[in-house]
Parts: sequence; C-alpha cells; structure tokens
Amino acid sequence: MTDASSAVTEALPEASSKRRQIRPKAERRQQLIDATIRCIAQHGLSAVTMQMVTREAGLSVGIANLHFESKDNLLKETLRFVAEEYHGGQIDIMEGGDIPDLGERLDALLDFQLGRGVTQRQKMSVWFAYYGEAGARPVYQKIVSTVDRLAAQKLEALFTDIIREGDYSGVDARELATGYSALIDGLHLGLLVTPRELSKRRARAVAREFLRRAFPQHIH
Amino acid sequence: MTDASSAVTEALPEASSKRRQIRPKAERRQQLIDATIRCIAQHGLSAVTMQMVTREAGLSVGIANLHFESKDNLLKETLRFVAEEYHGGQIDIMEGGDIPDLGERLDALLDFQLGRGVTQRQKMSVWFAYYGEAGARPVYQKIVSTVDRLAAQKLEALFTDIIREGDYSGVDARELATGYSALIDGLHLGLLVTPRELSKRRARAVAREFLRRAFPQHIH
DNA sequence: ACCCAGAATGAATGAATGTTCATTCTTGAT
DNA sequence: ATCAAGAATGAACATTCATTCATTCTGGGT
Repeated sequence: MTDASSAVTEALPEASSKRRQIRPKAERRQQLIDATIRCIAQHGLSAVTMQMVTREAGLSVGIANLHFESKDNLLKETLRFVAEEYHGGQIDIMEGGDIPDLGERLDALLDFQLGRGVTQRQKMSVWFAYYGEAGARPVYQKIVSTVDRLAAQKLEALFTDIIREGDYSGVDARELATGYSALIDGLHLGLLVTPRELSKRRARAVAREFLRRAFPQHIH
Repeated sequence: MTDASSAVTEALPEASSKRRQIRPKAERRQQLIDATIRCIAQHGLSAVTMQMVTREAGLSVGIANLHFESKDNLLKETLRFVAEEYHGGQIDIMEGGDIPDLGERLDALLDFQLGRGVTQRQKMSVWFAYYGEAGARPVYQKIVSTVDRLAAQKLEALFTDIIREGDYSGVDARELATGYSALIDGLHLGLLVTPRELSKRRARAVAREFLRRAFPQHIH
C-alpha cells in the first residue's frame, strides 16, 4: 500500500497531532503498558514486537528502551500491572469495609470476577497469555504467585467468617477457597477459548451455584 | 566442524549413531511432535525455534519443513495431537465399557485428569501455552473447541446417568458438567503456576469434594 | 529572549530465525 | 551388483526484530 494519505489533510485517527510532546516518566510508562496490553490481547504474546507496541502507543521505537530497559522488562512490568490490578480489585472487595453483609460481599466479588465487558476480556487474554509462559519462566511464576497468595488468604478469611456466621458444618474454608478460585480461573478460560459454548451469563450461574451449595443461607 | 568423529569410536551421547536413517513419514512426524512438546514444556511456546525442535529430535533442520510444511503447521499439529490425546483419554473413560459402576468411573476420570507424574506436567504446560495464544489465534480456538465440545457432551451424559441412578433432585447435569470441567482446568492452572501453594494431593481432594457435594451416594 | 537538561526520535546495526534447495545418502527392487 | 526414488542434510539466504545512539526538539528556569 503506497502512502496515498499524503493527499489527505491529516485525516489520520491519531489521538494527538504529530508534534513531539514531553511528558513525565510515569505517564509514558503507563501509556506503554496500556499499549502492550492491547497488543497482547489482539495479537498474542508471542507475536508482540516493540514496533507494534510503540506504534499502538503513538510513540517512537526508542522510547520503550528509554523507560523500560528492554522488551523483557516491559513484558514483566505489564504482567505485574495486570496482576496487581486484578487481585487488588478482588482484595478491596473481600476486605469490604463498604459492604458489611457477607452474602452481598460474595455477590460483589462474583460480579467483579465475571462481570464487565470488552475491557475485561482484554485483561483476561493477557492474563492467560502469561500463564501459558509461566511454566517455563520463573519470573512470571513469582509475580503471579506473590499476588495470588495474598488474594487466597483474603478469600479464606472471608469464607471463614461466612462459615462462622452461617454455622455451616463439615466445611473446610481453605479447601473451599482453593476450589472457588480454581473454578473462577477455569470459567475465565472457558470464556476465552470457547466463548461459543460458555456465555458469561452461564459462567455466572455456575459460580453462583457453587457458592449456593456451600453457603445456602447466604446466596439466594 | 570437520568429520573428526571418524577418529573416535562414536562416544557421542546421541541416542543413535550419526548414521543417517530413513524412516517412514508417520514415524518422523510423531518424532517431531514429541520433540516439540518437550521444547514447549521446557522453554515456552514463544521461545521455541525450528533449530531447537529438530536438535531435540536428533534430526536436521530441513526435515521439519519436509514433513510439516512450516513452523506454524508443526505447532498446529502438535496442539491437535495433545488435544486429541487428552480429551480422547477422558472420553474413553467416560464411555467406560470396562467400568460398569458409575461412581468408580468418576474416580477413574479424576485419576486420569489429576494423576500421573512428570509426563502429565509436560502436557499440561503445552496445553496452557496454547490456551494463552488462543485468544488471538482462531486456528487454535477451533481445534480446542472441537475436541472440547465432544468431551463436554460425554461428561454431561455421564452426569445425567448418575443423577438418574442416585435420584438426585435439583441438579442440572449440564451446569454441573460445566462447573466440573472449569474446576479441573483451574486446578491444572494452579498446579502449573503455583505448585508451591497447591499440591497434587490437595487438588485431588478439592475435585473430589466437588463431586461428593453433588453426588454424595456415589463418592465416599 | 535565551538556554540547556533531558525527553523523544528513527535510521542503522547486528543477531536470530524460518525457509529453501543443491547435494548426499539409504533402501528396496530388479 | 546396480539403480532409481525419495528421505535426509545443512549451508546459504532473506527477513524480522530488539537495541543503540547521534541528532532533534521541548519547556521550564533565568
């Protein structure tokens, strides 16, 4: 395709004009991380290139190595961002100062984990792209493990409270928390890989049913 | 490297001698697929190169393009093989002519899904490497969807039989099958990414507990 | 109005990788 | 023993990509 666009008066959809802008380091870093997320979601982790990311961000290729020292590092920081955002959101809900009722808190957690629209799908895509490489990359394993452990503890604590409040017997909070987390991960996978077979609506129903079996008084 | 090996009595650690061997096409294909699986498990999908795979297989680089027309195709066929092996194994058990007792059949299924040793971990690793790319690659999605759908149907059929036999009420076989599948996938993920937090023993206990809640008469 | 620290650029570089193909070698048929 | 079909090889090629760095440009301080 030749550069026929020169005949047009800058009809390009670029966000800003071509003029070079100087912005603080933190802002550029976030801009690049956001672009990386979009690129991974659209093209897959293994197809992502520096040129692709910087073009998506509307910046030059050199800038990525200015703010992150290498591609490896950019990918690592992107994973860290996604991991902290996802688990951070969960933890906020589970600690839940703003939602005193434990059953409602469970509902809010489920909403966060399986709700939202396209954005959430993008994040999911990134999430599993890294999971796929985690088996061979200890760095990724460590990042995920760290945030994961904290979220698991909070979930166990929430379940413990619910078990006490509902006076449920024969239920192990730790085991149940492991099961619920795995179930949510598995549902995310299904939504990502076989969206035709599993709708978001049904995924929510399945997760709710799991909680209802365990805590019938808290989930209606 | 010159042919200095003529001075040495073949002390090289190569599985077979350096002598060129001619083998049927099908055998070479399998040999390359097996090597690809090992490479993905060890280095990650995005780091796999043709040189790496052919060296692992003890063959020359040209041969991969002789039997598979391209790297893309080799990766695609490898996924197809892993997918069919995994789901095929499950389906054999679920149809289960050799295990008449439905509860025992469930146990056998669980054993297959969460049992075995290192080999299983290798396959798991490959499995999720592809899942990670599936969001961006329709070809992978299609391969997985196809085998997945069949396995889901068989599982639903098995659950339906169990529900009838146990006279369980208020249980939806389809929903439960979706939940169980997702749970197993999620547990696999946990075993892969956070093996420190989740032992295989505990994963099995969690899956068993899920089944026990649903089918108390069939799982002890 | 001027200046300069350092943010931003992108052409150039070198390394890595997928693919090709002329050549060599093996095997089974004759 | 000879031969041909085609399996196997690996050096060479073309491409793609991460990284570098000489240069340009910006904006706040003076």
